[in-house]
Formats: sequence, C-alpha cells, structure tokens
Amino acid sequence: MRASTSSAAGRPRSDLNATVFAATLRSVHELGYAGATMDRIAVAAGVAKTTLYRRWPSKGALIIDCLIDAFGRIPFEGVDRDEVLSSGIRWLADKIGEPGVGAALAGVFSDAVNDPALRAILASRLQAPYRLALQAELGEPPHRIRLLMDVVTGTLIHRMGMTGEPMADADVAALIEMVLRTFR
Amino acid sequence: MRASTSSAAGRPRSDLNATVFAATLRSVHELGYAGATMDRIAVAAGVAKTTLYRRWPSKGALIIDCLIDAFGRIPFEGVDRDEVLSSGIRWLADKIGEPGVGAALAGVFSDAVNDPALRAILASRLQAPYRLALQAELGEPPHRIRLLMDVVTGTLIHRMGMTGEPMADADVAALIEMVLRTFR
DNA sequence: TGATTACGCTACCGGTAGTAGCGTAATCGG
DNA sequence: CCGATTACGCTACTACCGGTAGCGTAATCA
Repeated sequence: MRASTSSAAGRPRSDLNATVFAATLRSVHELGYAGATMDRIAVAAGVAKTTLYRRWPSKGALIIDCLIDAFGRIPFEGVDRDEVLSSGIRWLADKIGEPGVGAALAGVFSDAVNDPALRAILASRLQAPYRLALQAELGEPPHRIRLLMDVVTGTLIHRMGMTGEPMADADVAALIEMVLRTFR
Repeated sequence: MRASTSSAAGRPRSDLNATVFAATLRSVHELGYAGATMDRIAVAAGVAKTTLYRRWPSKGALIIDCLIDAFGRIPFEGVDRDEVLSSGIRWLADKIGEPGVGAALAGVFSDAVNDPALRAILASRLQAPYRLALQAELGEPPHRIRLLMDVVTGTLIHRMGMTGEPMADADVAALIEMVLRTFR
C-alpha cells in the first residue's frame, strides 16, 4: 500500500509549490500586489498560467497559501506573558518586513474586504490558527484575542500601507509597550 | 468683479458633487468597493461616466474626495486629553460604521498600497489634516501621533476587513481603554 | 450673436482574472 | 510493453473594468 496522499494512477504533480511561492513573493516585491499578475507569476515560476489555476482557484487563494507558507508557526519564546507577547509581535513585524510579504498581506487583505469568499479563506486558513494558538498560550477569552490581533496586525498593515515601508524598530517597540500595558 | 472661484466664460459646472458623493457611498455600500464601478456610480448619480473623469482623475481620487466630504472635521469634545481622545476615537469608529464609508476607506486604502500616486493623495489630503489637528490638540511629537493614528485607524479597518462589519461598541471601548493607557 | 466651457453619448483601447480545449508527458497496474 | 489516467504547456478566448477620444448639444457671459 502506498502513502495515502499519493493517488495510484496518472502523472504525479511535479513538486513546484516552493518554486511558485518564491516566484509569487518575488513578483509582488518587484511589481507590487496589483502588478504581480497571474501571467507574470507564472512566467517567473517557469510554469504555465493554467497550471496555477489547476492548483489554486484564484489569485487570492494563491497569495494566501503563499503567506501561510511564508509565516509558518509562531515561535513562542519566553517564559512569561511579557516575553511571549513581545517576541510574537516582533516576529510578526519581521515577517511583514520580508520582501513581498507585507505587500502581499496588505493586497490580499484589501481584496478580501469586498470578497466574502476570499475573506472566509483568509479568516479560516490564515488567521484562525494563530488565534487558537494565542488563545491556548495566553488563556484570554476569544474577544480579547480578537482585539489583540486587530490591534497588532492592523497597526502593522496600516503603517505599511500608508508609507510603503515596514514599521521601524523603534515604533514596533512602542507598539509592544502599548500592547503590554493592556495584555500583560 | 465676480467671485474669484467662478470663471467668467462658458457653461458653469452644475452642482452635482453632493449627488455624486451620495451615489458613490450608496454604490459601495450595496456592491462593495470593487463592485462599485465608475459606470455604476455614474448611473446611480444620473451622470455620464465621462463627467466623472472630467472632475476626478481616477476612481481612487473620487473615493478620497468622497471620504473627505463624509468625514469632515474632527469634532474635538471634552476638556481633558482623555475626553478628547475617547470622543475622537468614537467619532472615527462611528464614521467608519456609516454605510459605505468603511468599505470605501478599506478599498481605497488597499488600492493605495500598490499605487504610490494614490497613496500620496491619501496621505496628504485625507490623513495629513487630521494628523496636524491632533498634533496641535494633543501637543505630542509627530511620531507619537503617527503611531496613534496607525493603531486606531489600523485596528478599526482591520476589524472591518476581517469581519465585514464595523467594530462593536464594547470593543471600541476596549480600544479606547488601551489607547488611553498609553496616550493619556 | 459669438466665444467658451460643461455635459451626455457612443465607441474605443489596454490590461487582467479566469476558462476551454488540445496535444503531450509521466506515472500506474496488468 | 500497453492502456488508462492524470498533470502539464500552449493557444485562444470571454467578460469585465479603468480610462480616453471625439462629437453634438446645452448653458453661460461679453
């Protein structure tokens, strides 16, 4: 018996998720979210556009999968709540500062504002895991976690969107200070 | 001598800014930011699409002017900093909760993320006046005001974008509480 | 009345997300 | 080795949107 994830018959999918994700972030970094068209991403990945649509139902879904891959899991570090919170916020700020990640997040977020289907994917696949992990780690009620995520993510994205640059370290420190006063 | 704003010759512009702004917010409210196309806004306003483009250079510019009109000036209320801050945050939350305003703001914000020209308009025409007013009212250094606006606006938009609904009063109160702990 | 400017209308361009269909390549079980 | 099956590349296509060009007409002023 073969591994259950591999179907028995037919040509297997070539292993190009990593290639596509890298090409996606690179395209977004160089051309912006709107400029990173599906055609260009396909060319950058050395893949046919139709192949992208065989694997992801829409551009938004591709970007979200790309972001899930880019973010990974939160590395909870530290012993007390202060350290966990501040390291988590710094981790998110750093990730958003990586080339393409912040712009991709802001772009797909804004697409999701008026696309309920995409919003559902974004909320369930990208945000929910972190919400649950934070809830388990901090032991706060759900609405507190929601507010925490709105404040941290919203602030970082807003800065990125208004300036085009990720938030500077000094301001991240001020944000941490502010959050700690409420959630410590 | 005539009023300096009225040029001497030619057919005068008909007074339809208010009509267009109302039609814009209505369209965004009913169809979302992406669904509110320039064609539809024109039809909703009873105006030709070319007339819109004679007055606004782009859809984003129209939305921004519409938002400037919708927001107006901050009504600073209260005697001490606590009252000024909390009433200001509540005012912004209420405005964002008005039909179409939140979606329009989120939509144009996301357009601006990857359109530097639009971002410049957004920053200078919509955000700067409030930044200066807050600076004068609170007497805080510029980077503190920037952080304050990122936190408040970012949080409200993020909630709106992730849920499709404006932030509930209880959470607005919690946001105010949090901001006051840092900026009081 | 003539010059000037704004408006409505139709038609158009360039570009983007997403789809259809075909030939071909890669893998399986027999 | 062979047929079935599935994935891939490619070309062509649709539908839609932001934005523009050009023309006839309406409104205003000198």
